[in-house]
Order: sequence, then structure tokens, then C-alpha cells
Amino acid sequence: MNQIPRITVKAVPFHYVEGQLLVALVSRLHEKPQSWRLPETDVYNVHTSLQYLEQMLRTKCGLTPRNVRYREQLYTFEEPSPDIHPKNTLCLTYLYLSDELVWHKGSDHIGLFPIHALPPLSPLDTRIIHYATERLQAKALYTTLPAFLLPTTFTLDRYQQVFETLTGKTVDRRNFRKKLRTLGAITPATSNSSQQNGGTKYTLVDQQLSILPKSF
Amino acid sequence: MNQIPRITVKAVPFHYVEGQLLVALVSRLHEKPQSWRLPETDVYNVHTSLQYLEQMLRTKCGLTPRNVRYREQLYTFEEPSPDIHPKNTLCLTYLYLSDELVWHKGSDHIGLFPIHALPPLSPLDTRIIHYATERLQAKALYTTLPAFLLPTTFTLDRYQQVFETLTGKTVDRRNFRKKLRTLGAITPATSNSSQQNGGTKYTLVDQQLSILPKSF
DNA sequence: CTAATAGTGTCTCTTAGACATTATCTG
DNA sequence: CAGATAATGTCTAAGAGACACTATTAG
Repeated sequence: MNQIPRITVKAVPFHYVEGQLLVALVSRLHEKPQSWRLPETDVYNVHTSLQYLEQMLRTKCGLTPRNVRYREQLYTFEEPSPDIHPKNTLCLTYLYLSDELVWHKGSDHIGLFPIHALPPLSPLDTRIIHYATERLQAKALYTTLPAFLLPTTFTLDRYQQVFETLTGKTVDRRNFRKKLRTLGAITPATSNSSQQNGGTKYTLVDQQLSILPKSF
Repeated sequence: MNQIPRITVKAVPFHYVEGQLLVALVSRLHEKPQSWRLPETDVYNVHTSLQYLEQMLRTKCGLTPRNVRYREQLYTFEEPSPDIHPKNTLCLTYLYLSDELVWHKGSDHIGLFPIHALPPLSPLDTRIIHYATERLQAKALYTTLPAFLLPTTFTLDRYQQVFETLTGKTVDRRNFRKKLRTLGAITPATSNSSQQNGGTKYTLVDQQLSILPKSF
């Protein structure tokens, strides 16, 4: 009696590739019918939930801090456990954004699924992904979040593509660029190789997520 | 080994009285130097954190669900515990908004403190309150949140007062009313006693927190 | 009668939003 | 040379923001 709930942490790792928002899911190797789920681990007492989570992401998914552009804590869920003894499970969730797809071999299968073509998932995982997606959509409108799904330098068009994918809106190209430039959150990249290629590359003024003075 | 962190829940209960945003804090009866803290309780396995929290708020603070106008989960913190054995404590936090000050006698002292005149608090409690206040400030701009610090019917002026207190801005009275009316989130209260007194009373169209079509 | 509180309209200026073509680099 | 990608300006309409006085009620 007076026992404590089980504690788990889950990650919702997002990528952006060619106009699509992808979620990374894992599946145990050699599982008969492949069953996908969010990367997850139990939390004990020695470290913080984040430390456990990131250790797991490194070893099982090959996701290292270097690849992570942005991280944010999401909702903490409480669910009745399937087994009887620990009646409740407390589940912390974190959102991850990366620009590269460096998921080197780990002990689990990794699958990248477009947000609108997810495999069958547990009700909780479905809720978590839904919640995470809503947050992305909201934050795309009033922060520099879309940039964190792109390399550190990017063209305005790339940024717009991510913006449109996240928000589901389509916006006029010239208006979008004009506004984005006036907001002062991005500057032309000062790189030597900036003009060589396609278009002008931009980069974030503040490498952390920042809130735009006016939202879209 | 492989033990699980201690789990606690804290509430940040807000009130609004006469132009001031107040936080309710508790202090044990007969404590020599009064030391204030956020209402808090441990979480075990039988119920959810919310059930434990609300039971505590009822018995210790007299805060019943009837008085609560709005509740929202905030950040989940992880802190090293002061005692050695359970090394980490996981602390869930919730925000409460109420319009009435019905804190009938419980087993603790209750103190209401203006947000800018708080007593000395633990570093964690300070952070939590700071975080909660930021959320209020942000949500006042794009949701109907200010209404949840007021009775269910209120005048536009009252709403504006709360808005200004939360955001720290002062806005033009006529512009604010005009905009608020056009947003369609409030309607004149259809009460029989609406015109008798001071001014027209309004009420929320949706009794739940709703997101404004355009933010302030 | 004084103080406090609620009600109301116009004008200006900023910004959101609609809209099509040219230039360059790559294959 | 064809196709993909990036760059660019103007006009209109909506909304944000500045601004002051009158009416009612309570003490």
C-alpha cells in the first residue's frame, strides 16, 4: 500500500522530409506482426526522466544530442496500467525536432511515418502524437519553430514549405517573405558560399526558439 | 536500487481581487516563523495526481470543485530531493483559477498574496509561480481566460481590468470593447436583472476556455 | 452635488492579403 | 533549351489605435 505509480517517458521525434512531417516510431526486432510505438523507457531514481529518455534514444535509436534541434516537454499523462499491481502509470512526454535523419543502427527497428499515414498505435500513443502535432501547428504561427526542422541555414522557400506543412495553410509567397523578413528573427547567412547556389540562405538570429513579435 | 522517484503535485491557485492577481499559499498552523508554500501533496498509486491534489485542496484549503473555474496542467519538474534516499522528486503542477474566495477553514493557514508581493518561497515554488504567471499572461491575449477570474456574468470593464492586470498592458477602453464584442466569444447576459444595476452584463458563449479568432 | 462607473463613433495609419513575371542555374 | 527554383512591387481592404464627452447610480 502507498505504493508509487510506474513512471515512463516517451519521445515524439519529428522530422521533415520533402513536404512531409514524419514521426519516428520503434518496433522490436523480429516481432511477428510488427507493432509500432513511440520510443519509450521507464524512469527510476538515479537520473532524471530526460536523462533516461536520451540514453534510450542514443542506444536504441541512434539519436544523439547533436541531431536534436529542439526539445520541449509536453503533457504528463496518467493512465491505468494494464497489469494490476502498479495501478497507474505516469507518462511524461517530450517533443523532438531534428533536421537530419541520423538514426544509426540501434537495437530496435526504426520507422519513419508521415503524420497522416501512421500505423496502428495504442490509444495513448495516438493521443500523444495528436497533442504534439497540435503544438507544432500552434507554435509555427508565433515562433521560429519551423527553422528547427531545417538545417541551420535555409532559404525562405524552405521555411515557407515547413510552415505550410505544419499549419496546413497555404500562404502567398511574396507576402510571407516580406513579413518574415520584417520580423527580424532571421538574417541572411554570412557564409562565404551563400550566393553560389540557388538562392540566398538565411539563418536564425537567435539559435534558440524565439517568439515572433507578431504572429501569422 | 531501481527505485522510483517520489511524486508530488502542487497547485497554483489564483484569484483576482480589486485589480490584483493573488496566489493562495499555505502554512502549517503554529509554525514558529511562518513559512509559506504552494499547496502540495504526495502522489501514490491508488488515484491520479489530480485526485490526490483535489482531495488535499478540499480538506486543507476548502477549495471545492464548485469554486474552480479553470484548471490546467503546467510543467512537470524534476528536482533532487533534500533527503538522500529517494534521490529525485517528480513534481506535477496545476494552475487553478477561481472567482470566489471560498477557502473555508482547513487544517492549514491560507494566505493570499499579490503576485508582486510574495513572501519568501522555495526556489522551486518561485519558479512554478513565475511559470504559471507567464502562462496566464500569454493566454489572456488569445483566449477567454480572463473571464475565469470573474463571476460567470461580468461587465466589459471588469473583463478589461483583469486583462490589463494579467498582461501588464493598458489598452484603450473603446477599442478594447469594440474588439471584444466583434470576437463573438461573449454575449449579453439574458438575465432578468441585467439592466437594473450598473451596466450591461456579459457572459461567455462557451463556458469552457475558448481560443479567440484573433488575438490581442 | 460629487464621485464612480458605463456607454458611445470617427478618423488615421499600419498591415494583411491578392496578384504575375523575370532571372538563374541545372540537367 | 527546358524545367526547377528564387527574386521582386503595387494596390486594396481590414483592422489597430488615438482620441473626449454624456448618462446613470450611489453615497
